[in-house]
Amino acid sequence: MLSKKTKYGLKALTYLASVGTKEPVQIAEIAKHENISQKFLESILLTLRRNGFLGSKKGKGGGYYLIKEPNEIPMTAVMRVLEGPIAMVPCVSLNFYEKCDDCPDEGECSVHKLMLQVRDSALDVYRNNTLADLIS
Amino acid sequence: MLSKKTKYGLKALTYLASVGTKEPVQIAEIAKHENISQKFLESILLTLRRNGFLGSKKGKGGGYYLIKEPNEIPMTAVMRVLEGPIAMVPCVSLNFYEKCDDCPDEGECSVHKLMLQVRDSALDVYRNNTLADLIS
DNA sequence: ATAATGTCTATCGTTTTAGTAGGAATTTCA
DNA sequence: TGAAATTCCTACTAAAACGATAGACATTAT
Repeated sequence: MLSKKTKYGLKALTYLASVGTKEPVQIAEIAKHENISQKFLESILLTLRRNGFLGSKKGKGGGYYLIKEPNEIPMTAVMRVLEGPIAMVPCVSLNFYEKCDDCPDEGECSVHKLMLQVRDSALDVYRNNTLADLIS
Repeated sequence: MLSKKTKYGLKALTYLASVGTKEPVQIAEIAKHENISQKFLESILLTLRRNGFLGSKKGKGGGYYLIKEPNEIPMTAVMRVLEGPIAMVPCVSLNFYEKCDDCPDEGECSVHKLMLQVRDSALDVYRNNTLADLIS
């Protein structure tokens, strides 16, 4: 399941992209427009800013804005920051690899075999979508 | 992330398929071979039996066995029973559809748009793999 | 100065996960 | 017929993750 964090983060990014301008948009406006708890959204936008997707401005007239063009923001990057690994099992993760405790040999593991295919197919989708593609 | 339940269930099914025979295999043997907590595996095999994947026999010489041929067991079915919906969001699920609380219009939702593609790509993988394909 | 904003840390209730415990029921076989 | 081996079933639990919420602080525009 996709976490609410990721879901809300994607919606917020899409909203910012659809607004189009480089003017800061306030958290409250985003939260209201997307029916999201404002406080929760706050923390999500914060991590998006810390990870280089958003810029922010404090004080009156402040808010968040996209730092790059929507078509320069691939979903792979967004998903990894918000949701974590794209792979469903650490042993097939490109960016978060970990060996399984059980499983003496990955080459013989049926789960590994299957999840490798799933990862690649998901990766394919995320690599072929930027934020720009999500705007309807 | 794939749950341990699904992971262990897949491994157990694969083991049963690789053994090949229709003779019952004991939980203890599967657990030992796959490095799985026996008690936990018990409950997993139970749900696999209740969902028509396995047969069982009690008492001495008892155990679990595959009811169908491995190439007649598609991964879609296994995943849905063990892991639940294949979709990452209920609003794009074929078998477990639910409308989102937020989100007035699915057609306009960026998350919906993206997750639909992810679901289809995953579905593609699961539909093209049966238990027989997982045996190395 | 003051009001409007984002920043940060801490906390909290609920749900899910990954088991564990213990016994009942069934079957085999000596 | 009885003992041993096995699955079946229910209930419980500890830990982690999730989805927030609260409140004080920092910065900026006017």
